[in-house]
Parts: sequence; C-alpha cells; structure tokens
Amino acid sequence: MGAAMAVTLSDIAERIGVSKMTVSLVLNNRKSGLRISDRTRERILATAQELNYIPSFSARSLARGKTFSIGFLCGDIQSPHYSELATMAMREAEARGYHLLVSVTPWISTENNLECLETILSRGVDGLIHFGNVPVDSKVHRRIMGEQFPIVTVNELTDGLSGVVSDWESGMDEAVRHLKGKGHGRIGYVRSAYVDKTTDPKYLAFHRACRQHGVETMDYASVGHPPTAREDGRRIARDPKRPRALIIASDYTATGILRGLRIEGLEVPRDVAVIGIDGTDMGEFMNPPLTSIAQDRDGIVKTAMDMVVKMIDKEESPGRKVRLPTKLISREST
Amino acid sequence: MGAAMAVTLSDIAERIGVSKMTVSLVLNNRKSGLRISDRTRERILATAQELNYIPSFSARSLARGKTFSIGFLCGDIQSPHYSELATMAMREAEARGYHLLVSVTPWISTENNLECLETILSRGVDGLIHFGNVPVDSKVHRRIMGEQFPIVTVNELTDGLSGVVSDWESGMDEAVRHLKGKGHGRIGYVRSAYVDKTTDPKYLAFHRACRQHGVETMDYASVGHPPTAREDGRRIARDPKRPRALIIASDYTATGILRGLRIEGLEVPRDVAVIGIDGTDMGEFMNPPLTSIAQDRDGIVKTAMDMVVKMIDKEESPGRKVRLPTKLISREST
DNA sequence: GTGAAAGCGCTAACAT
DNA sequence: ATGTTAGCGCTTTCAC
Repeated sequence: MGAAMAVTLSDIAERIGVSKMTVSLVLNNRKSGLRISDRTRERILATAQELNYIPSFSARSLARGKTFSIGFLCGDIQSPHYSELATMAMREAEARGYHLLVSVTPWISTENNLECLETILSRGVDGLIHFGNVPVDSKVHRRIMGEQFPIVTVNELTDGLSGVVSDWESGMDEAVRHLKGKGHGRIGYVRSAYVDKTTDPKYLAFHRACRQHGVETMDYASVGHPPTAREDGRRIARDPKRPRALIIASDYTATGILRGLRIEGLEVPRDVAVIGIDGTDMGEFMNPPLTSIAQDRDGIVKTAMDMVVKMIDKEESPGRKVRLPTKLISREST
Repeated sequence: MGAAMAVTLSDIAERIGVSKMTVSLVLNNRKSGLRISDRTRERILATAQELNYIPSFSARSLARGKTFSIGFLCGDIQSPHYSELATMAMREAEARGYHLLVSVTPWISTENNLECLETILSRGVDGLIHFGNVPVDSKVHRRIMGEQFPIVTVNELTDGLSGVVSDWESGMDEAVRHLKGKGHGRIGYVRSAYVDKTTDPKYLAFHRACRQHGVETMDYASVGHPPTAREDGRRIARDPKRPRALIIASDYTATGILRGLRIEGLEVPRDVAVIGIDGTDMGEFMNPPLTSIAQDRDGIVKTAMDMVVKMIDKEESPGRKVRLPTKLISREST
C-alpha cells in the first residue's frame, strides 16, 4: 500500500468547501482568525482532527522564512555540565515554540570549531547558543555581523555579539578562602590545555584570588577528558613539589584527576584537597563528594535563550552581555 | 541596514545567465550533473562561492519531501549511557547526511512518552530512533504502521517495528558467575521501578542466571535518578537481610546507590560488591571503578542508524530485529 | 467573513 | 548540454 500521503491544508479546505487560507487562519489561531464564523471554525477544527492533519514543518518554514529551531553548540555533551545545560535548554526552547538542534564540536582546533559553526548555521537555525567564541576576523563572524544573525556566546565574550559568562571572581575568592581556612598556603590550578591562559577567566580569577589572599600558586594543564586527565592526575601525584590543594577547571576533568591521584595512592582530601568547577549535580555522587565552584546553569540557559529568542523576534539587538555570579558548594573533597 | 537577503539559486542563475536547474544540478553534483559543460560548471561553482551561496534547507526539504533529520528520543541525556549514545548517534547521522534531533522524554508515564513521540514525529523527522516501546494499540503505533514510518526501537521490541536490543543472557551469566566465584551465594538486584518486572529482560536474565548457578536472589527497585537512588541505597544498607553483592540496573543509578551505601558506612567491595549495567566509560572513573555489564553501544548506534537510513531509502522494510551481546567488564567494585 | 493569487527556494519531469 | 514548466504545502496581500 505504501505510505499514505500526508494530509494537507487543501485536503481540509476541499473537504468542507472553504479556501486553504481560511483553514490556515483557523489552525494557526491568528489574530485575524477571529474574523471567522464560529461554524466554519468548528468544522475546520473538527475535520483537521478527524483527518489527523499534521502541518508540514518545511512548508511553513519556507513560507515564513523561519525554521523554528535554535542551535546549541558545545564541546562535549558527555560532560555533565553540558548535558545538564542541554537538557535545560531543550525544555526552554520547547517552551518557547522552538526545538533545539544539539551539536558538538570537538573544540580541539579553532578550524574544527569554525567548521561546526558554519555547519550548524547552514542548517538554517533561527538562532544559536554557542559555548565558545567566534574569532573576530573569521568568515563566520563577518556573516553573523552582516546578517545580524541571532547568536549568543556562552563562556566567552565576542565583540559585537551577545554573550553570557560566569563571573568567576566571587566563586574563586570563596574557594581560595575556603582552602586557606583549611590551612592551605599553596594551591595548584589545573587549567584546560585548550584555552589560552592569558585570557582564561577562571585561571585569571584564580591567580587574582590567590594573590589577594597571599596564597602561593602552582600551574598544571590538562586536555580535560577523563582518560587523559587520569594520566595528568598521576603526574601531579608524583610531582615532588605538588601542592596539597588543587582547583580543577571542571568537575568532568576532576573525575579523571581524582582517579589518577588515587591510582598513585593519594587520598582525598587527606593527602590533597580537591575543588572542581561547574557545580554539577554529579559532583554530589562522586567519592568523595566534590567541593565545586558552581555556575548558575539555570540562569545561563534562561538568559541565553531569552536573548536569542528576543533577537529572533527583533525585540533586542546583538551585543548585550550578561555576567552571572558563581558560588562555592562545599562538600567532602576538601 | 538589516539582514542581507540570503542569496538563492536564481541569483546565481541570473548572474551568469543560465537556468536555476542547471545551477541546482551542478551544486548538488548529481549524476545528471555530469552532462553539463565544464565551463558552465566552473562558472557556477565560482559564483556560488563568491556570492556565498547557502542552500535553503526548508526549500529543499519541501521540494524533496524529506527533512534530512533523524530523531533520537531517550529518557535522560544526563545518564552517561545515553549521552554516550547520543554523541555517537550525532556523528553517525552526520556521516550519512542527516542531522540528529535529540529529544528527551521523562519516561515516567506512558502518556508522557506517547506525547513526546507524537511531538517529535510532527517535527517532520525522516526517521526515529526511540529508546523505549510504542504501545501497540496507540494512535502513534497505528500512524507509524500506516505510513510505514521508519522507526527503530532500542531496548524494547515492538510488534511489526524494527528494533535492536541487548542480549542480557551472556553478560548476566558472566556477572553471576563472577560474583559466585568471589564467594557470593546471594545476590540482590536493583531493578528500575519504571519497567514492568514481568517483562524486564535484564531482571529476567538475572533471575535465570542465578537459578542456573544455584544462587539466591533478592529484589530491590529504584526509580533510578541518583538523588533517589541514594536514598534507596541507604535503605538497602540498613536492610538486615541485605545481600553482600548487588547488581544495579544502570551505572547511572549505581552512582546514587553507591553514595547511599557509603553514607551508611558501608565500603565497596569489602562490605558489598557492586556491579553496574551499561559499561559506560564513566564507570572507570568512579571510586571504586565500577564492574559493569556492558552493552555494545557502538553496535547499537550503528545498526539502529543503519536500519533507519535503509528504511528511509526504502532499501529495507520494517520489522527487522537485532540482538547484540553484552559482556562483563571487571573492575574494582567487586 | 471569506477567497484568489502570488510566491517562499528548490527539485523533478519533460522538453529542446 | 541546457531550459521550461510545474509543483512541494504553507502564508500573505489584497480584493470581494
């Protein structure tokens, strides 16, 4: 028998002898739809139901010049911080009548990143939430600026584009004070090897806080994925000059580092205190539960989504920046 | 200035004085495109480049009656098993020229589930990978059957629809033997409270294996999310009749149970041995690293994707079932 | 209150 | 080797 052809607007229209547009008006329940007799409206609604009408997304998109989808581009959805963000973003998008196109970019190389950006833009999303930056002199940047494309970058700020970032000062200050209070005069920071240390806000905030509190610092770097982080953790464990306290660029990376430390026989927090970053829900279930500098994930998703949608609706122009506070969640790894 | 209007096929066509379809042919590099003079082809390619032409997805979809997107509907993308699956599925889909529409359904209630299914189908995906079942007498089921909609269910098999499941017999047998080998004559199983125990294949396989190996069993149930699993873990810890070995329905749930056991002062594996299910990468980074019955995630994603795509291309008809083996990954929690 | 007609950007038959 | 003609299913403008 093959696939039953999908039922269309005209099918309904024909069936009850009105025009397609009347049907469209009613089914979309638009303002002007009020000017349609109750009888017609009801008959339309009824037959739509009966025929099991499902509007065609592509047709509507083409006609309206809108795809009703918002992109969500991040580096690794396996990281709990991002899977939690993605989950929230799906709900938020859905609630506003959009659907979310989740995409990951191995943020290893800038080119790679740009390629993913281009790809997702070519997908025809109406807007994009991008966890990363948009190199100012790239083609994508020009394109985005040129067509005023609704994009908001999270984590990093880009000239001319809207963005939301966490303010690491507060959380980092709390973290350093917390460790100092536990008697640590020297703290190591494991930064992400992929981000430029001269502009890495977490890294910078860390150093600022330590300086302020007269605490010595020590730097490590890790690519970040648990398996490599594990090896980095082992290396740190074997470092004779290693500090007795560590702040790690993400909870995700921390799982790997912790494993490495343990393999080398170190116990947390007895031998080394560990603070993660992101404050993921998962941190509570690690052993020991992880003290962490939490980002306001809810705030991030809500403001970012708000910004894109407003920009899509032309209710706001690009360039707004929002900075959300961070705070320490104290658990047993310190 | 406002958004520069996107450049279209006709723009290119006009610019060099050919017809839209010549341009379309060239840009899509279709077989019939070979019959176009090299000069024209080059000029087209060049101007497309120059004008920065980006094809409209909606237009193409409408014309071809295809959206080039495949849905991925699962319960909780925060669970590492699913975030790993989703990541792989994105790549697989991308590699085949589709993009993935990830969606989550809180699989609490069947109605909820059905609603999500309907929603994602109405999105106009060309096919769907669904981690769950499709109630046989539901509207969606009829619709799917009626229009021969390309869907493959994972985890559960549905009459008439393609599906891929894990064969728990092998892995469960290994697990029980493994524990018996460590001297456990009594094993508890923490099943998911959401699935019907009379048809739950893991649960059934567990009991079968225990019977076969003359091992006593004990049943617990958990809703599964770490926070609730933690409380379930505490309850189990306080149960005077609790077994000294536990197999838990998922690694994700296991994180919660482990935490609960620890809160009550129990040590793993000394006081109780624990085996998770799914064999997620994350298991390696738990403390202690989790022994787990692994599913063949790679196989699941590849075969499922293969099936949908083949069905979309009418190269295969619905109803094929594939069963993939499971196997024990032995780590330190036992 | 309702309809007719044009078109969104692309593709697929059939010309030529 | 290339062009013409029709749509895909919906929205929108303007006329009745």
